[in-house]
Amino acid sequence: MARATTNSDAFNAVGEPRRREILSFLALQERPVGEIVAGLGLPQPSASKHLRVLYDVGLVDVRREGRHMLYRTNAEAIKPLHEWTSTFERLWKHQLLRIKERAEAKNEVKK
Amino acid sequence: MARATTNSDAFNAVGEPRRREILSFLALQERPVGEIVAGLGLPQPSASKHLRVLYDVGLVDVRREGRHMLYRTNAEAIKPLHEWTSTFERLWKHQLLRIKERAEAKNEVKK
DNA sequence: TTGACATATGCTTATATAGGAATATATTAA
DNA sequence: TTAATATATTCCTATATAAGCATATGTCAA
Repeated sequence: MARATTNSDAFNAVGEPRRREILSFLALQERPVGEIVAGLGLPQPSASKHLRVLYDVGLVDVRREGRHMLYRTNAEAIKPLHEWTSTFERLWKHQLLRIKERAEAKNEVKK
Repeated sequence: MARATTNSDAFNAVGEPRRREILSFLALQERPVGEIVAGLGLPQPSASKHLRVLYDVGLVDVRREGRHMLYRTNAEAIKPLHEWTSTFERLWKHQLLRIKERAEAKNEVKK
């Protein structure tokens, strides 16, 4: 079988590169589908489908304005992903530190 | 077609819940496959396959010790995901701030 | 070498997708 | 109401997977 469906798991939804682009594109401003299509250069049906997935997992909000649907990234929904990756932050800092220390140790020898 | 393959895109690889569990499990210590199997309660072949995907994208390192393969999370490979989510951090803080402000405004009225 | 233990791979199956093309739905303007 | 614009949905297809089971590979001990 497969993993949790894209429209039930934010991690999975974000696994699609196009959707990450959309989220970045909609981060600062709400925008109608047409602008997303033009801005990211993807077919309109494709945009609508990705937006649907993002909406289902709560990664974007929508409101209608006339015949336009204005989408916008819901940053709060990204927070859990950020928190999960943060649990590893201490570790990569340690790793980088050790690499740096080794590099400096080498320099000492050279001197 | 489908998105970028799981063993070429860390975002996609992490879209699988079991793999996230494995990464957390291997964050602090390297461990042999057997412990992962026992610790997370998944079939051995399944563990090996997930580890393979994680290894392909660089999310884990391995070294052999006798007949054991010792896997360990490579935290640095998670850094890009963390950085991507960080670009939204300012936004959700603003959102939360506004929510808080509205809540406080209401309280003022009540007083 | 043989057997036991640890892990990886191969094969099959069911399912989730993503893309493409066509079409449906909704909303506004004439 | 009708035409035009904006977006969503449906149908079809190719493909990536993940799971389950069986089996291969590798390593150590006797």
